[in-house]
Amino acid sequence: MADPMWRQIAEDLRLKIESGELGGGGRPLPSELELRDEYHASRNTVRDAVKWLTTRGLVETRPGRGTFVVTKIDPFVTELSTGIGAGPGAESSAYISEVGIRRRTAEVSAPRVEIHQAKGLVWDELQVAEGATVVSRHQKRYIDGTPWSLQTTFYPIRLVELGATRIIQAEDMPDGVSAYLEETLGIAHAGWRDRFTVRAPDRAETDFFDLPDDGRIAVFEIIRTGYDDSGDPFRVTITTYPADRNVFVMNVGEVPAEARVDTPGPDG
Amino acid sequence: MADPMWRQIAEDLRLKIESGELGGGGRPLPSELELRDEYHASRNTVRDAVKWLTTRGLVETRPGRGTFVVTKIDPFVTELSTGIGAGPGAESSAYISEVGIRRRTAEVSAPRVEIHQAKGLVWDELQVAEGATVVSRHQKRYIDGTPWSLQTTFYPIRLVELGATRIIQAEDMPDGVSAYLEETLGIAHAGWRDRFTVRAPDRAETDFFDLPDDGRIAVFEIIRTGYDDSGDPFRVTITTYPADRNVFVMNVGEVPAEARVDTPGPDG
DNA sequence: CCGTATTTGTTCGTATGTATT
DNA sequence: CAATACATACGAACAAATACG
Repeated sequence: MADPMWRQIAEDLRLKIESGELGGGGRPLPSELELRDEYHASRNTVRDAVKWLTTRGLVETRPGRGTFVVTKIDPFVTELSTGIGAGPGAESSAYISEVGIRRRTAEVSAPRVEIHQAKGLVWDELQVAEGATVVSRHQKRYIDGTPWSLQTTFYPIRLVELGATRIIQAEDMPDGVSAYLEETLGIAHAGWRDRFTVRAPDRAETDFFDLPDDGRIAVFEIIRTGYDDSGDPFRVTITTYPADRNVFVMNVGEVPAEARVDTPGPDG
Repeated sequence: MADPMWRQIAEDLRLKIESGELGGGGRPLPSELELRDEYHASRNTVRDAVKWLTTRGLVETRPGRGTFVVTKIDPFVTELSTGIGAGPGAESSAYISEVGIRRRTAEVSAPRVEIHQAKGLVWDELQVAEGATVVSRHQKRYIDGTPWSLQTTFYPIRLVELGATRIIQAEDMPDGVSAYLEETLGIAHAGWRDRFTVRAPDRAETDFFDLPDDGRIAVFEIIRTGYDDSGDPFRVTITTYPADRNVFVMNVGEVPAEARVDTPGPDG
């Protein structure tokens, strides 16, 4: 059986968009009423077609304005370290070096510090008793003023009891909490495990990153568990990035310097 | 202003689904006509609500059957190596060890070998002349019989001319092409760069992974560029995985063995 | 195998609200 | 304020897929 009419219209629009026949130069697509006449369909049918293009991320509609082709933005390139030498990531100043594209300015909000009872993933990763007290430090991170990532780190309260009292203060620690823990308690950050997933954004992420309500743009989630030299976990960091504007780069072994954080060209 | 009615219905359904009140035990949600009566709305409005849940991946609808809650499948866990010692990944036999969850069987299709003219990304990465000849080896990879990933590797034709003639044969190379290149031409795989992105699936991926047509499930794309000990690139591998059923793990430094490829518990 | 009831999919028409120009 | 464009909501009819007796 042939595709439904809305699908055929969507396909036709897609081709005309990709060829530049429609929507070029920031001009809107024809209005729904114009498309209705052009395709001899009802307005609801052309709306179904446009809706499909919207879900695919090709266009976006604005009330009172029209339907516009989405121009893909230049992605943020983040380099993931693959060795202890590079450091597991400081809280603010050092993470800037993770951002590959220079000429961009990174900012970090003051941390929001909270006390929780460990459960679920955090409990599982930190290997504390269920319901044990943990400290979380939550930060919003920006590049060039646009929301870039949300980050929350969980520490067992034990670290505070042992004397690392600054982690329950709502002040940014530019050199990183890990460096502070090593200075104060002698905890060496011997290794970490990163876990990468992609999932639909929750409400907080949708709001912060200004993602569409329909959840079509996923978030990239990196869960980093840090271990000391006894093999015991002492922190869990969960960082989320909008998947539509982030690229991650990992270099292993000898990689020529000039290629390390290059931006990809068009697909081939 | 209050949320539109379809949004409120969707939210109510979401809560009832997550509490288990609806859709438990493989039972379908109430039919559209039942929901229409329950919420005193039109059928189209409840369809809008269900459509939103569908886009969020919470439910799926089947013609003639009903609307069913989507049960999230156990993800495939792939460990990414962070050192040359672990090896950059062989073509078939060795990659099985990448898959963290044991008791799963991995299969690989015979490679489809093609000759192309380099352009776009491949040209950019391999640093050959534009339009230069490259060889591609494309494989479909399965775990437990379900489609797991699509992989294409590009090599400059120069390698074949130098004597590595087996890479243009459509036979699987269980020990990996890299090992073969080292044996045959003495090319040492000194390092590589991985680039991670998330994007909407193309038609081939939608078909192979059996993803929904609306593009709501993204694919995870890893572009690996391999360099020899002179710092020259000699291969580009593009691997895509469906984002809804894959997790990637990277261990850096000293990480306790028992935690290396663990599956995450429920979120907290 | 056939026919019927059920359920979702498609398409149309219409009216009204809201945002922008 | 008026015109334009998209958003929401309702009602209706038929098609297609599925389940069941």
